[in-house]
Amino acid sequence: MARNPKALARKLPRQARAHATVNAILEATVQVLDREGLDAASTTRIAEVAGVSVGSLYQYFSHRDAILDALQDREFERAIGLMQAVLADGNLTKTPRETVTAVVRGLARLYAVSPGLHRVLAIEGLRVAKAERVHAFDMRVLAIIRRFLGASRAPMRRTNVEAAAFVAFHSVRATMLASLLEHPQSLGEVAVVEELVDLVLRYLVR
Amino acid sequence: MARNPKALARKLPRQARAHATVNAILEATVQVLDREGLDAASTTRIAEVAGVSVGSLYQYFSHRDAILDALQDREFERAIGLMQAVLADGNLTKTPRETVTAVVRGLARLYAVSPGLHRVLAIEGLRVAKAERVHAFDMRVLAIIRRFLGASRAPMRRTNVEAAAFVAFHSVRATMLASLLEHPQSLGEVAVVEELVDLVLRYLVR
Amino acid sequence: MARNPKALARKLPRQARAHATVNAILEATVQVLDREGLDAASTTRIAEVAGVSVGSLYQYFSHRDAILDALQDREFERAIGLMQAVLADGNLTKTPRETVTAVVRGLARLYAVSPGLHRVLAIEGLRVAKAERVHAFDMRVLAIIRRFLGASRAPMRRTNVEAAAFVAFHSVRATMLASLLEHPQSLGEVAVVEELVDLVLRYLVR
Amino acid sequence: MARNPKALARKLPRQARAHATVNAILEATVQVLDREGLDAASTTRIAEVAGVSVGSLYQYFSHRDAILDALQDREFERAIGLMQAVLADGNLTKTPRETVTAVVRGLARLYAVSPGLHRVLAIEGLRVAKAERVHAFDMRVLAIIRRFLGASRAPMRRTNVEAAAFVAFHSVRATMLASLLEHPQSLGEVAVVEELVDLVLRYLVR
DNA sequence: GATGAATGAGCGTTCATTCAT
DNA sequence: GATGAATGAACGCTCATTCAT
Repeated sequence: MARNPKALARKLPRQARAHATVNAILEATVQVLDREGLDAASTTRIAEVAGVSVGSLYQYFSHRDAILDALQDREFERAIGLMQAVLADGNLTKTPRETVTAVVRGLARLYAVSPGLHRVLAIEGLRVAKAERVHAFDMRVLAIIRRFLGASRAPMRRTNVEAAAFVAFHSVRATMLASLLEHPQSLGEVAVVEELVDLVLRYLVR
Repeated sequence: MARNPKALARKLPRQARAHATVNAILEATVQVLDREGLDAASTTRIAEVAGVSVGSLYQYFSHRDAILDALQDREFERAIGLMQAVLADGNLTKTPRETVTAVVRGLARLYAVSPGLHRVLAIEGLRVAKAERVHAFDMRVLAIIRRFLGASRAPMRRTNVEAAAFVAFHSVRATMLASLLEHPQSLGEVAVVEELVDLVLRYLVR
Repeated sequence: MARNPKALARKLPRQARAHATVNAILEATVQVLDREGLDAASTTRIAEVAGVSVGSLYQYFSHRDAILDALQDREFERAIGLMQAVLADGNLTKTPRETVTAVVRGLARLYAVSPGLHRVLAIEGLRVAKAERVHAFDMRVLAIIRRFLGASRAPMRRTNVEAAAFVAFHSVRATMLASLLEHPQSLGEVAVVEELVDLVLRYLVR
Repeated sequence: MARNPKALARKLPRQARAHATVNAILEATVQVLDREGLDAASTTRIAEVAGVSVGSLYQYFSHRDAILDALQDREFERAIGLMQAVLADGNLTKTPRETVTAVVRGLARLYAVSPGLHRVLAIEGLRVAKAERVHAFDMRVLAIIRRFLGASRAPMRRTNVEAAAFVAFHSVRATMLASLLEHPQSLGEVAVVEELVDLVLRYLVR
């Protein structure tokens, strides 16, 4: 049984080799999740693909879920980074359409790299035990959106800014993921961005 | 080995007691899923909560997943029934706002009964092995929506009706589920309906 | 748990209907064993094929093995009957070849009716728990053979009559069963009888 | 699901400890089969007797039957090795009696080590699912015998050499096994060899 | 008597985790 | 540090047997 259930890293990878091992494990996990699904991502399989022993795996991750958590964090940070870059104060001079398009397109690119991975991360996010993690992420994203909406000079239609951020964010994320996983004929990667931009703009802006 | 691997029901319950057992199993599963999540829903736990032996469970369901499938089917049929009732041709005299409100509110009520269950059904849908089941459901829902949009006399804003149905459906479902699971302070059950109705109306109608 | 583990019949079938049920169960078992093998012969399957409920099955047989035992007894009695008829004192006027041929051919016919059944009975016979039953049968057969050999006027080659009976009996039975189960090209049902008759005659008689 | 359903060894034991574990499992299985029979040879029981965990068992054997198969192969190879050694071409200078005695005595020694094991292997051979394995073994043995009979200069009595090999082999094997399992008073280990040698010689040679 | 729904011990198997080497 | 053999709790599932109806 894990003694430090919440500890993500058992040891800080201070050396180059250690860092390389951690990376190999993470990339192996991405590969396995994307190609073979969550059930196939056993510690044995991950270690095998990473070219590492199970023992080494546990040197850097206290338990299996810690690997998924690390991966989730990585993708979360990428998404946060993307939004911070686009919704920064300096971008207030851009038109709302330009800004929203940049965010939605960025998200589309992020997901398209390995949709199988994001499917699994979404599954993970829906598990009871992981709700808090996802909730924390959502909070950060929503804060960024709220901050931008508050600073924007565009004529805002919504009065409940917090609610608006919540609705816009979840609508975009879910529809994007669904279109990548089900890839309906009528909705290619370009079209889905256009539709979502319009959805969000008409909802938010007068 | 299972001889009818895809068969949901192993045996039709002919006696009253048998029917009660099947119900107990399904309700126990709903309860476990809703409160403890998918991982906790082992055959042992379900049987325990149902006050029944594992053997009885297998008398009516050929394998564990068959229970989840039955539950999924039940919820799917409820959702489909709801949408068919509201989006039937006779309702074309209602205003768009009335119609959309009815659908969104109906969905809210459906999900609110046991949001944890719907979280799991969503998880199941995201698993590779179950993708087809959910896809088939989505297709049915989308067809109902498309048909209604095509028949409606309201001034439609979208040209790609299929895409519009896809975007509207996924936006509403995901946001609704997220709000029930994360229940953010700013977005109560009434507010989320209002916001989603507005989101959809402004997206679809001129 | 069975309370009378050794009891074969739980109740004497005194009525015609009861007798018919017992027969139906036995014939169903023969059919299942012959066509589907021992593993398929569950009490449920037997009851199903017999057109009877499991409950009824336990009315007449205290436990599953009791059915197999009854079947084994039936075949044993047939074999014993066959040998008694052929090796009776009156047959001492026949030539040794005539007598041995009659025995071997009779055995071949017995086995050929449902070789799948005899495969299972042989399996059953080799199980530790059943060794005694088969041993008892063997003893009876050997006694019949020994008695005949002792009474025969043919010029006997063996001095150890008991050993001779043992060797002859096991050689014939095993080879016969093997030929029916493996049915080698070079050894049809007629040829195997001829070969075995010659084997036994040259071994026993001068 | 097993990915190599027919593979006997799941992993080649590279370390000394691993080799010891594999041996412990095989010897434990021999012991359990010999003393308690096939039904008692559950994975739990085998692991227990081997002083090993069930998990270890599955590290080296993909499924329970693979253990029995490995054991069967081992015995099969021993028997084949024995016969090849005795019936090799160089031995044509020996008298027929010397040769047959060597084979029968060798088989007797092989079986006498753990007759219970050979009883089970015989059972396995009679099961439908395993028939092919035993058939393949029989073919190899028969080929060796046929080859020897064909090369022998002794005055052969049989015309159908293939049938003769079949009859001789099964007669010897079954009688030997029966005598070891039932150990009749009149037929000690020495006597059974003498009787069988005589049986075979009179059947085959003029 | 007959029924068949219910039982639950036991099976084969998996896999996250540990620790001697 | 790295290794991978060993662990064992837990899972899904089966089936001989019982007993309320």
